[in-house]
Amino acid sequence: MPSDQQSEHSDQPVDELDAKLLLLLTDEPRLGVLECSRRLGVARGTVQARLDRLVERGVLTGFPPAVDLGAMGYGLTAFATVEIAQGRRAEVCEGLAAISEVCEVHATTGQGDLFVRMVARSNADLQRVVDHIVDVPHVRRLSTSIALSTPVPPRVRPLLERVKGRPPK
Amino acid sequence: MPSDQQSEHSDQPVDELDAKLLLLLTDEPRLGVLECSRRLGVARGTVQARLDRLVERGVLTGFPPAVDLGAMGYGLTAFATVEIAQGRRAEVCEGLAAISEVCEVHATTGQGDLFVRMVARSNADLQRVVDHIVDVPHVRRLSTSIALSTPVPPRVRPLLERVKGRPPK
DNA sequence: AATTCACAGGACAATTTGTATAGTGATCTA
DNA sequence: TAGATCACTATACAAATTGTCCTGTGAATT
Repeated sequence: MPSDQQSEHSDQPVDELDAKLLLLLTDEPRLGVLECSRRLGVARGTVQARLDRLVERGVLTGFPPAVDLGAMGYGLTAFATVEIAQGRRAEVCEGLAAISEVCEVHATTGQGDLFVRMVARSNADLQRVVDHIVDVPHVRRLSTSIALSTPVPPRVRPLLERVKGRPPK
Repeated sequence: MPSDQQSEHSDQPVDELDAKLLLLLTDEPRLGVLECSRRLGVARGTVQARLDRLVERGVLTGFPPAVDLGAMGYGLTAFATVEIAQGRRAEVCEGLAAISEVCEVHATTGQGDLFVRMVARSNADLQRVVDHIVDVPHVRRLSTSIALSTPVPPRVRPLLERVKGRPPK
């Protein structure tokens, strides 16, 4: 028997209405609860309840402002694979986190390596950032590659759209 | 009374007040214009104008709902480096975009390769997704690694915070 | 010196939100 | 099978917020 669960059966974390709501908000995030209810053809209370539950379940974590770093002057995005000294991940991550231009770090399988996404204002600036990373203690090797384009920008949409296809009985 | 005085160089896409506003919204994205103006100690019209200008300049692109894929059942995140046949990038990207689990694709320097971020429900599911990718025409080689943890989740904060420090050098 | 800008501060109507309450059908439970 | 729940519709109302428009004041630009 699995661990704790309030209603382990039927309930998938997100049903079709939830998905529709999330898709609607994806397209027009500033919509209010009332407007959402109108668009979805349900009562306002329902939308309110759904939203609350999505937040409760941790599915919807918020509505952070999407800032275009390019428009802010950081026109370059680069990825780096970082090889580090065994057992020093925490320290290295701390060092990386201290670098403003480091926008994301993942620990990945492979050889206990880290994967880093960073931005820079120019090639020269990227050089500086890379040097900064290399200077982080316990960083052994750094392999950088620059993003030339982003054919598929970060998205969740398809996953949400697929929920629609679920047996709405 | 202390008024603003550093707007002479309209070159900077984001000034300190803009950054503060974005940071505030980063922390509490559902705040309304009025509440923002109170927190920042400026007039409501100012906040409204700033927000409009940020959108105009393309810095603020919206407030998309942040969906936690983990909470939705996609507990696995993986990255893949994809080697493709010369000159087939567009086709391959199209094929990748058609896979729901593919959440992001970048074309990178290196060897005209692609970098892919994807999610899956389980290891078995990941296998399926990977197979799917390999099946995309013109995909030559695929090197996958799983994200074990995310020491630094996607962030913009440090870059915004730095704006506060006035024209650096 | 004149003009333009960004911002503070205020005013007003229309809309939205926060919160309740009642009614209905479907599902779960003892 | 008779309750008890649960999710949703439909309403209601006060309080708060939004969309606009205006005035006045410094500071920067011309």
